[in-house]
Amino acid sequence: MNDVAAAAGVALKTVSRVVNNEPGVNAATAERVLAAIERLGYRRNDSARILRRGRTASIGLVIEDVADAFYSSLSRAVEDAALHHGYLLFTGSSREDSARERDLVLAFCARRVDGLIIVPAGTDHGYLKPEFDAGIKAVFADRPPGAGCEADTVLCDNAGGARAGTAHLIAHGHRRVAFLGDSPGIFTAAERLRGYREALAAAGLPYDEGLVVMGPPDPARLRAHLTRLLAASEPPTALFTGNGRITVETLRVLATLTDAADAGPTGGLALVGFDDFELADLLGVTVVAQDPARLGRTAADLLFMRLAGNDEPTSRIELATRLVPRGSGERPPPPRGNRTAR
Amino acid sequence: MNDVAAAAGVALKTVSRVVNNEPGVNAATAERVLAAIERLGYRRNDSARILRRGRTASIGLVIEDVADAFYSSLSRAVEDAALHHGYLLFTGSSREDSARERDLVLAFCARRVDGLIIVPAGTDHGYLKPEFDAGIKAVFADRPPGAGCEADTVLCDNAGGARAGTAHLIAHGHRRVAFLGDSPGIFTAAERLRGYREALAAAGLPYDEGLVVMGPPDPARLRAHLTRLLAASEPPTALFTGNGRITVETLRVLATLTDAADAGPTGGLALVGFDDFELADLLGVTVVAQDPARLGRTAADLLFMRLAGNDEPTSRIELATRLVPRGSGERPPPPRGNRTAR
DNA sequence: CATCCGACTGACAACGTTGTCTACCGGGGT
DNA sequence: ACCCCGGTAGACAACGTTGTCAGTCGGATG
Repeated sequence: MNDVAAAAGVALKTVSRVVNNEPGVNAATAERVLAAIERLGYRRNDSARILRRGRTASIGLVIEDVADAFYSSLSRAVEDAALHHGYLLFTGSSREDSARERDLVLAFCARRVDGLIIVPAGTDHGYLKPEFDAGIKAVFADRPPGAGCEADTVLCDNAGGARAGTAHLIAHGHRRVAFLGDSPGIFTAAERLRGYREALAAAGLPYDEGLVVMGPPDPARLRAHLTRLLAASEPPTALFTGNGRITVETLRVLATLTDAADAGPTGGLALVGFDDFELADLLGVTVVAQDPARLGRTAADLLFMRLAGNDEPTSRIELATRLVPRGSGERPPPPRGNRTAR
Repeated sequence: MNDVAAAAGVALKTVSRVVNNEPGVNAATAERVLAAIERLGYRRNDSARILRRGRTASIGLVIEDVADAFYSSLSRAVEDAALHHGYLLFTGSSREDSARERDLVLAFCARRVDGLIIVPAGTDHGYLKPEFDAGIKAVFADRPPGAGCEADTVLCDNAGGARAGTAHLIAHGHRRVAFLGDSPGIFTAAERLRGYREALAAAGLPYDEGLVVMGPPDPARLRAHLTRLLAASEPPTALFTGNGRITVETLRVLATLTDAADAGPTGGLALVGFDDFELADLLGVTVVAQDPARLGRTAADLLFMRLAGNDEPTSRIELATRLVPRGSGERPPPPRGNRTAR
């Protein structure tokens, strides 16, 4: 900027005014300055600008994994909102690691982002205290913050969705419905399990721990568990899968586990999955759909409201889910006599 | 930092030394400083640090759309590399809009990122000249930069992959293979079309413009084109689809267009798609697979080499593709007599 | 002619760091 | 007694902006 000023024969401040389109600069002078800028290939240094102004016009987004369809669609929605407000976006994946979540958040804060959208991996957010004191705004998405951390939160109705999905299977005659969920330490997984249990209870069915599998969606693990489940003396006639990854991996396992002659990709078993996924329509898989884009949009809206100065008490929004019947969830159990024939 | 210095009764510089783990600070003094930092909830301001030091330890990534599986997996690979080198990552989606690409890149540059990885939407990268002069390093991924812009580039062997995929169909007896590609202005789309033509030529088959459809993967558009193609007097017996989105949409259209009784999700037509996609295995769709993660990793490696000071002449890397047969591409054409029976 | 006004321009400090250079202090070698 | 040295600490400038305030100048006003 100094060089530009020298080249144009004006003061530093005048260049600043031109660069920022501030009024009060003679058209001819501005012209000269612009020419100098062009000639020298000058670009404003936003680091200095940020330092001086105190606002960065950027926000940070911490998710679990960009490569996952759910989060990438959430990201896209946040990015759209950021673009719309003229903000730049930092992104980072926590890999379900709370230390990494913290490191990312603190790195973003050190860059003085104005706000954060966090899909928390950990359950302790005490480390955010100094940041909040410093005026940083944060919105939690998909999962709530740890105890003692007051912040806006946007969730899906996980329990409600799982309840509806399980009830759907029960309504189609199933009495032994297995639940395949992610690690119970994950908020959404625990909530969905809760919904599943509520649906069983509401139907007067017993909760059978033998029908419940919780853990990361590792193909080998899932295969072992499914094999065991289906070989049991009283195998489940229906599956409720707790997230998109698990649903997909389950479909894969079922495809190799059951005879190709079996009808449909679920090999005769009824199945409802939490999370919609690409091509579920073609495969005829009934799902409880969340709307990740809406989740991201809502979180971003909330954040930009805060950034605009709104300081109402924090809110906790729960977005509804939607049951999408596509065939796999409407399949009745096999006739009684066949029950153990597998 | 000033406050911390005052609170600890030391000079500014001493706090700086403690914060940066510089040697030459008495353990007791450091202790006092750390206590003050803790007490005041102090966090270093990276904007100021960046301004002073000149290096930002951050890179910018411009892709086409984070929500697309191909790019989100590329993103993830870049993010991993950035993490590994201790860099932060700015991300932005260009939406296939060259103006937006430029704005994003320039915004990142204004933030003084050290390097850029760009999936270009436009074909003119003259705007990068001043940035290059200022020392910013850039690597182009998936598509090359516009003419006159010298920079490292990592591509897939688009033409080779399309040639192999088309040849595969021809080898299985098809003589009328339709090509459904993205807009011809997109480098990868054009290259794939070229590969398709080369395969036809190599097999001595004529190039029939009536069998080629180029344009954005809009469901309605695709449906119209497919309907037209299949209703022709000499309809294609096989399809080559030019990217993941198009493959998926084509499958959808075929599912509704053909009788459910028809074998397989492609309704009797043979199909090979460019790009692998989730569940292609279950659907039995033969694809020419790219490896987006490897693309991202390679681009990042190249960039970090440059950032480390390597200034060899720029390189252009082409990654091989891999044909993955899964059934849809190995289906022979219907017997001659049936040709127009559809 | 003195005065004032508005349009334009510039000088200067400040944002929060870090690099450089200098200062102090106590101990060991000459 | 002198010097030097390593270990420690601080003063100060600089990074590139922008906000504040003060200045200049030509013309309109009283």
